[in-house]
Amino acid sequence: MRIASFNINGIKARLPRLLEWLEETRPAVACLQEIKTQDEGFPAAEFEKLGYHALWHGQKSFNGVAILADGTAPVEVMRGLPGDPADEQSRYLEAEVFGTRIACIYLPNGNPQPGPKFDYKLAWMERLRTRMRAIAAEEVPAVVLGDFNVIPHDDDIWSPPAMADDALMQPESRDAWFRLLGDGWTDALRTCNPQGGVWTYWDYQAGAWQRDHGFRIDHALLSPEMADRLIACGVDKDHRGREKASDHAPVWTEFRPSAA
DNA sequence: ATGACTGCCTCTGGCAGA
Repeated sequence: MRIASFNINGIKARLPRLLEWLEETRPAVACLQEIKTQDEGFPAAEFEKLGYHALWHGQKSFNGVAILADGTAPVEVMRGLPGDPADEQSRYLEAEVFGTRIACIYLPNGNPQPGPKFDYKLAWMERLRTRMRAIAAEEVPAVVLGDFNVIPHDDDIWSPPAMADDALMQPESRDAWFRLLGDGWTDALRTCNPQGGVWTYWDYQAGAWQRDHGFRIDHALLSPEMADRLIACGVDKDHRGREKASDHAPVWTEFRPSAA
């Protein structure tokens, strides 16, 4: 069973590329971030044509997340991250799919730092930790995946000094990330590539793609049972090099069936 | 180097992204 994540940077602009990716890689579950559309504009019919059923949590212009499932309807568990009633940004969607709890997240960028956007990021990460601890307490097989906007290690970026002052790799951002791991979640891509050097994002600017100036910010965190069932994972890097590509590449994880 | 590119909604320029 393949579970994938793709920050598509605008579902309207990216639809042909997105449909192409689904057809080529056919994930059982696909989590999307930055759909950048209101709920009414979500092209559900296009996914139905390919056999995918969807849940989505949109917002005008910015943010927005969705969960697609191959041949079955994801059952909604939660829409929006708890812990701040004033937070109206669409960054969290949780569902039950194929006997697995799936949380699709678009974690705040946090730039510039320091400042209110960075404070929002750190507060969001603590709220996420609270929610993930609740999921863990349910002891269900679970995958929390999406754009975390955190570069966890120095070998997760082509040049640490290039982004030293960026919110994505501040000690506070990394500390919050490692607190999640400390609660028993496994960084799937790190497990598959412990040596680092794997990127999921390349900026549109300054020839970053051509120079391979990338970094890793799209992640999949696995509950203990899902970590045991992990077979392989990777990045669909070639999709970043296509016409009208997103600035992120899709990431994917592959699991053996449950023993139960 | 106050840069670079892209998407969105549109006060077609300003904001956001990372």
